[in-house]
Parts: sequence; structure tokens; C-alpha cells
Amino acid sequence: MTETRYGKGEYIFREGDPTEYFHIVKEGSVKCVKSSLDGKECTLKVLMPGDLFCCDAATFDGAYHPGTAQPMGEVSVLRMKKEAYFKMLRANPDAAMEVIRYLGNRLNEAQEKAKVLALDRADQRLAALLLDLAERSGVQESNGLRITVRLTRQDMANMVGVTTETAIRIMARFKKDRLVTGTAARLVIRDLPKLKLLAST
Amino acid sequence: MTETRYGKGEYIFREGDPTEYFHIVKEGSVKCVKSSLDGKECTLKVLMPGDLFCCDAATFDGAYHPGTAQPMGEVSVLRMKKEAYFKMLRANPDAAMEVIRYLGNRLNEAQEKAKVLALDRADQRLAALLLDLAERSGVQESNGLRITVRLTRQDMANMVGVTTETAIRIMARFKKDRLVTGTAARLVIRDLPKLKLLAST
DNA sequence: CTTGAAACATGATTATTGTCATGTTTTGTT
DNA sequence: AACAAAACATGACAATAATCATGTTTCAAG
Repeated sequence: MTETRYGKGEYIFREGDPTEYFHIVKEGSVKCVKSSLDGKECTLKVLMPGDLFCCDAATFDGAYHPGTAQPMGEVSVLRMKKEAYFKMLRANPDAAMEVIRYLGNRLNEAQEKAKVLALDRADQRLAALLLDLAERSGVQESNGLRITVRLTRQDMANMVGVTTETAIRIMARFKKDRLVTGTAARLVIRDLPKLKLLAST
Repeated sequence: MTETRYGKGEYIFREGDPTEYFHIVKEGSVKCVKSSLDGKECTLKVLMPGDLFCCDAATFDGAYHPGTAQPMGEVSVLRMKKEAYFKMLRANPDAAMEVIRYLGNRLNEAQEKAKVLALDRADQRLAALLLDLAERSGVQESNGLRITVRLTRQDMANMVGVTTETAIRIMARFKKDRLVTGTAARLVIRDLPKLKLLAST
């Protein structure tokens, strides 16, 4: 298990690269991105410390990465040769069962995301995203729940399948309605209950 | 491993039911459905013989089913108590590794689906659906590739996140453009290459 | 072979989101 | 502090898809 550091502008791996390693996030956060032929991008998930690179399940059965892993700021990643990892799992039923549970959870999550994309309006999807981020990376502050991952409006847009302009407009509305404040550098959720209501209405 | 048969109008399990069994499709096909609070439904996947109920990954780590499994016509399903299945996996590294690979593939598939829902237009999503079905259940016939799963326009709508009317209109256009013919009972793909082109443009 | 229900179809209208254009503010770097 | 680049913002307009209404065809059960 070796540790590697990545910085801004680098890639941990890119869509189409051969899958040599199994990865875990140690420090910082990592974006999993897929792109379509016409250049549009879609961010599947933001990984946090402890996450396996599940957005890249190809590690488990595939020769090539189906998406790109991009550091958000400075990150530190642990990695292990795929073969060694598989050997370890085979010798260690507890670890294998743990991975099965983990993948099952990620699969449920991905399907929940597909449901939201299929059925909900843009503002509901964005509300759902903010709730997810709040849960996974929020810290309580005097004026609300601050999201510690730095996300621009464009990042949010890519995560919920809308254009940057639409994300900006919806966030402006959220701000007007006092649901959130601030931008990428300092995003604070001010009214969690209302956001929850919106996401599920 | 016991075999159970289900017919029209029945459910194999419903969203919210406790997860007691692990399931595999033996014969026929099964719809995995999630619904939102306001009654809208979304079909995540159509399972075919040999498929694990992966659309319901909760079996692997969750107390309740996150979606409903509904037979499409007459189906036969194999099932096993969850505990017995886990015990088997724990004792059998080959089987466990197989499940890990399987879940990895399903996860990639779900993420690909999320990407399509996030970035593509309704007609492209429908084209992609037809291609997927053709690959998984198509049989070559004189006039094209017939899809053996019986799918109404409404089923298709639920699978790509549009309304029934929109699915009907798009299918009508596809028919006019000689990409497909027929309806639920007998759906035939007449121009696979053009459909592929549309799906990725 | 009826008959009722489901599936398919189509038009008119509205809601939602994308596109393009342009301008301001913030941020990070030298 | 000056500057460039990125992020944020907003308006006008177009495209896409939802909604509502209504009618026809197909299918399956009795």
C-alpha cells in the first residue's frame, strides 16, 4: 500500500486508462467524472477520506477505467496493485464481505441518484445534492451548516445534470429564499428543513 | 435454494419490505422499480434469467428493500435465506470474488445510466434503452432485431425518465424514420446503426 | 364475438431548462 | 497593488419536454 499525493490540474487516472491499481482516498477529496463524446461532463460523485474508488468499479472487473478521477485541491491517495488486492480479498473472507457490503451500498446510492435524475426537477436535484454534501462534509457553525468541500456552481451543475447558468440561477433563488449563503469558498446551509422539504416535493 | 413462481399483478417484494432473501431470476423477466413520494415511478432495470437482484443491493447490506421487484408476465425466481447465502460466500472465496465482480459491473452500469440521464436528450436516452434491450434480449429476425421483452410505451417512459406521451411521440418519430416498428407485443429494431448514431450524438 | 380496459396517438398550451451574449465580482498570482 | 483568469450574475430568446384534453386502436376476458 503506497501513498501518492496529487495536486491541482493533475489526474489520478483518466477515462480509458488501464486499471492497474486499487485506490482509497486518504486525505482531501476526489471528483469522479465521466464525459460524453460532445465534451459535456458529468460528475458522478465526490469521494472523501476512507472512500474506495467505487465510482470506478472497473477496478473490480474491467480492463479500463470508465471515468476520470480528479483531485479537488491537494489530496493523498493510497493504492495497491490490483492483483495483490484481489489476492488479499481471496485470503480474507471478512475483507471480501466488507467489500461486497460497500459495493452494495454504492450501488443503491447510484440507483437513488438515477431515480432523482429521472424524476426530479433541477431545483430539487440541487437541493438533494446540498443535503448529501451537508451530511457527508458539513460542519456546524454559528450561522448554519458549512460545507467543507469547495464546490463552484459549475461543479454543482455537473453533479446534477444542468448547465452552469441554471445552477447559478437556482442557487440565487435559494439564497433569496434564505436556504443557503455564500459561494464555493464558503458555502453555508441556513435552512436544512426547508431544503429537505424542497428536495422531496 | 427454493424456486418460486410469480404472475401478473403480484410482487416479488416491495419497496420498504425487510430483506430476508437473496434472489436470482431463473425464467422470465423482472422489473426493478422505485417510486417517489408524489407517485411517479422509475424503472431502474429489467432483470433477465441469471441476473442477481442487484437492483436491490440492499440484500448485501441493508435491512429494507430500496425498490420494488415486479414480475413481467410469468416468472420463476430462485431464492435463498440471506444468512445462508452470506455463509456460503464466506466459505467460498471464488463465489465471493464473483459477486464482487458482478456488483462492480452493475455499479458501472448504474453510473453509465446516471450519466445518460444527466447529459442526454429524451430521444437519445430512448435510443440507448432500445440498444441495451436489443443487446440483452434481441433475436435476429428477417426484418430486424426483435426485442423479446414485452415493453409498453409507458414502461419505456419509466425507464428513461420521461412521460408516457413523450415516449409515444419519440417512438412515433423513430417509426417514421424507419428505426423501429411495432409496439409492446412485437417491437422490432430495423436500423441498429442509425439508432447507435442517435444515441451518441 | 362483444366489451371494457389498456395501450397508442395527437393537438394545444405551458413550464422548464438550455443557449448565447454580455457584464460584474472574486480569487489567486506575480 | 495590479492583473488575468475564473467564478458569478443576468437578460433575451429558443428548444425541449410536461401537462391536459380528447380520440382511436389493440388486446384480453368473459
